[in-house]
Amino acid sequence: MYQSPLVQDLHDRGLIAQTTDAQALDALLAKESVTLYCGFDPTADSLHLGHLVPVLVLKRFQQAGHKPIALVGGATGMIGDPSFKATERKLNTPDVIASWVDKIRGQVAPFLNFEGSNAAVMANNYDWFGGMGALEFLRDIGKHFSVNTMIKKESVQQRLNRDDQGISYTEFSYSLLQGYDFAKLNELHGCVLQIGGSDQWGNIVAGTDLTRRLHQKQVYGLTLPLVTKSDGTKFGKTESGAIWLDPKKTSPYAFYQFWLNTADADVYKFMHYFTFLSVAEIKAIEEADKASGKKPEAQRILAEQATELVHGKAALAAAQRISESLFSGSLDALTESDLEQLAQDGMPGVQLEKSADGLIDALVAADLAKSKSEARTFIQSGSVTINGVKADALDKTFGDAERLFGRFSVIRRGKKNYGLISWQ
RNA sequence: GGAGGGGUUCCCGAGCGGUCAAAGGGAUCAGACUGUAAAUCUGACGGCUCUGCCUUCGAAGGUUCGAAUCCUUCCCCCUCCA
Repeated sequence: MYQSPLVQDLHDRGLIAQTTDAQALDALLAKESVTLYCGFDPTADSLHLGHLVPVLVLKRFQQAGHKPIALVGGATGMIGDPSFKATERKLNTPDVIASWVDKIRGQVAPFLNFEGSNAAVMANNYDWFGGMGALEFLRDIGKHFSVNTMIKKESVQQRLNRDDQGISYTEFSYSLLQGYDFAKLNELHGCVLQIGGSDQWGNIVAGTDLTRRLHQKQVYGLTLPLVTKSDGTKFGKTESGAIWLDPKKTSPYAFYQFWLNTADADVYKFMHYFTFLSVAEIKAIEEADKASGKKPEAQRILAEQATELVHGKAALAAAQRISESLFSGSLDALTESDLEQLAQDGMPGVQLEKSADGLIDALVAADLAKSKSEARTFIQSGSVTINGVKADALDKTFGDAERLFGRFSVIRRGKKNYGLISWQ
């Protein structure tokens, strides 16, 4: 039992991995509105599903009346966090990182409210590291860290122990930067809590220690569990790679489908992590599913909730429209304007010239096969259909019979990979 | 700087002059079964103008009829010593 309803809810959702001084933090959060932060390093041009849990937890804190700071790591992104990473990373150029910082700011912002008494704040640690000299860093920050302690951290152990990998001084210094971020945000904004994934524990503790040493202030850390799947495979990946939050990199349709395909063993856990449905509501859904003895409803609900959270109502509606058309098994029922709508809604597909009528090339063009060889394999294994009709001849071509309304062909590879061809 | 060890196809990891597009495992994909599940079974897993040809075993040269395998130089990583 916790004093703070927020902490209670986070606990019930399974969202708390570790905390520093749990009782004191609980009491503080119950007593007053606090300022907290979470950092996001620009390691790509978009956030992915793994980042969504902390983003949503920031939102949960804000809904509970606390003040969130989203820190984008313009400086730390230039160094590379070694925590639990098996290998040293290659450095990206400063201008690439700067452009990624902008994109990630834009992605985090919609989840937070920048108005009111607990308005969110956007920060960039390049603001304080960009102009810092090496001597200042070593004297004012480095002096507070013990290398003896740093090398004992589990997050760098595999880099220290493995006989074929090492760690550069650059990456080893990473936790000093993140530690200083916390101290700086405490100084600038009175920030007293840092949240992050459980892999961030070492960096967060570096921050609480440094803040105490520099400012004699007690601050707290809270980590969120790593999202894992029951079958042991990595969460948030599909054949085409990571699930991104950027709709240009992962369409709302693909995003919706990702959630729809969640395993039964994981779906209720994910609802706790990725939706704002209450613990009681989720429990009710789980019990109803168990009682029904039929296909569970949870996947659909999770997909709806998560897609709306990230992409909004309109994109959710589009994703559902596409999904229903494709998986209802009645392509014949689609009208010409339905098909136009699907193309507009972001159904994956390509435009092809009518003269390029070979099926093999079309599969490659529609990104349903990586190469012509792969396309042949798919066709020969009977996994390709055109408008719902199996196409198992290697020399199959598109004629007028395969063009709905003379303009569209829907090709499917495997059970659930679709492409819409618009003929020019 | 010195002495050793190592860089193999998405990952791990065998191969150490021809029978190697390269064992085995993992991941992935497809088929059957199903709920657009899970589990299981089967198959595929460098590319192409596909009974053959082309490209790949850190990079560039070389030896050889023939190299991932041998030699030279270079790049990178690890360990120990300084």
